Amino acid sequence: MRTHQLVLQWIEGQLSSGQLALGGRLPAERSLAELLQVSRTSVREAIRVLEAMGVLRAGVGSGPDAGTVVIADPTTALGSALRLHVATSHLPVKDIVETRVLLESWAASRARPESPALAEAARLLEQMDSCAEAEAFLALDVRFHLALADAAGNAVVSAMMGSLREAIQDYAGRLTGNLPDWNATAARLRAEHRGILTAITSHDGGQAAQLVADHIEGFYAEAGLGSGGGSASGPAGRSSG
Amino acid sequence: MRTHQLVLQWIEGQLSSGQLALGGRLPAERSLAELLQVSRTSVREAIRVLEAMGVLRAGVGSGPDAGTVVIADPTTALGSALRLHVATSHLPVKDIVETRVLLESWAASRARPESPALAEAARLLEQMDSCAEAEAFLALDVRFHLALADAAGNAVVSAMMGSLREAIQDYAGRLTGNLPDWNATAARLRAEHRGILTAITSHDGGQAAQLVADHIEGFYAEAGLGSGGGSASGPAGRSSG
DNA sequence: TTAGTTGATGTGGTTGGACCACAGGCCTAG
DNA sequence: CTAGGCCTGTGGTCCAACCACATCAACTAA
Repeated sequence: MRTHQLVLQWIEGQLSSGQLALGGRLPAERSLAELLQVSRTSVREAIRVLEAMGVLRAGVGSGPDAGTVVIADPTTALGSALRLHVATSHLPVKDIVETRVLLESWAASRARPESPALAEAARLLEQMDSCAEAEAFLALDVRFHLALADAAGNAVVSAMMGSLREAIQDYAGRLTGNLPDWNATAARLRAEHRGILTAITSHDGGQAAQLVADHIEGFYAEAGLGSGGGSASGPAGRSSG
Repeated sequence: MRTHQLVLQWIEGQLSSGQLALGGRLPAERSLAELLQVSRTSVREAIRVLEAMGVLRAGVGSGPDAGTVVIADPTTALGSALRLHVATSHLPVKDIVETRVLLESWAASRARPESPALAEAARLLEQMDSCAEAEAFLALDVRFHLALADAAGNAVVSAMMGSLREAIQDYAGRLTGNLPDWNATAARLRAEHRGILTAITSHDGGQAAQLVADHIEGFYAEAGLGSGGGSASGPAGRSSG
């Protein structure tokens, strides 16, 4: 057992047992090193790992913002991991997109019309109406889709959606350059977004799922990916009637 | 920009540009430190992070197995991250199970009968027939479900399935103790597994998805989780007809 | 000649100490 | 009462050294 893993186990134990909760502060690195009878280096390596996983946040200085505190940001962890494995060509972009369609269409079919996240999505939609630049539009588009995922009320799906999006963000950005007519595309995306929201508020989950699948795959098809043929939503799509 | 992040960027760049591929060896820590003009400590912190993400593997000694080499194990990264966030109570077990049902039923609906992974699943099924102990049975069960996910041919879904499984492995193991009659449960699980395989080889993806959803939710319901009401497979289940 | 031993070499693993930058709180001089 | 500087504690970085380990080459003894 390597030393830093001992520290990892200790911290995970503190989290599991509830002695260290969200927002709580870890002992100072030097204190923790002495407490666990290891070097500060090993403590720092463990903290680095947990920081990369979105469990801790280290802040210098004094005061309430300083020290190493517990946070909860599963998206960054999953996103970084996915991005790196995409870099090693172990995870094809095609599979990323396919999985995104699967998760997001499920989320759309499950989204509760009364969810605050859905209201947020509607708000974002209005902002997109008065947004001409592609870059700002796409930024709002990301937030819209994340809000849509949140509306399903499943934290794991939300986190995975966010991480998938992050993993291929650069890729999607480059694809935008392939579009022949951005204004036309933007208009179509706007209409499709409205259709999705309408289906959800009409309690037609199947229709919403189908629209989401078409929406995502249509974008990538137009921009030139070629998502691999066939609807990734699979049975979810067929159920919409 | 913190120093170890510089090292992270450099390594990620090497991966993206293909100068560092799967199985390739990173320069020695001391050499890399000198190359990037940083301390060995910072290099090590970066390596630790990538190691936790399943991108690198560090080995002491000399020879082909030694040094820091590039691997591709997205499952550990996602699994560790999910497990930790479950520990902080930020990701409910209910959502984990729900997401697993979603992914696995989709995988079942997409599994290709001629896939090698499916043959592996069938092989595991035979082994489970001659397996009395609960622990060994569950170990085979895990591998069976992972093989099922692999048969869909989506690396991202496979990785996520594995990580979800890892994140709640301890939890599921504890649940097993709640079962009133293990032998009866094992017999039922065996029958359900066979039904799933049959549906896939019969090219009835919808049926396979439905059976998988029932299989997983049935287990957790019997063991006492209470998966939160309703089929998580949502539209996927309804499509089986 | 061959088999076994032994040392050199290079790898990651770990440690202690030192110094820096930063941010808040305290104390003193005005 | 205020403004400035000092004190303290935090993480951030670096260095030098040592250890454990695994391989390989040279050497030695049969």
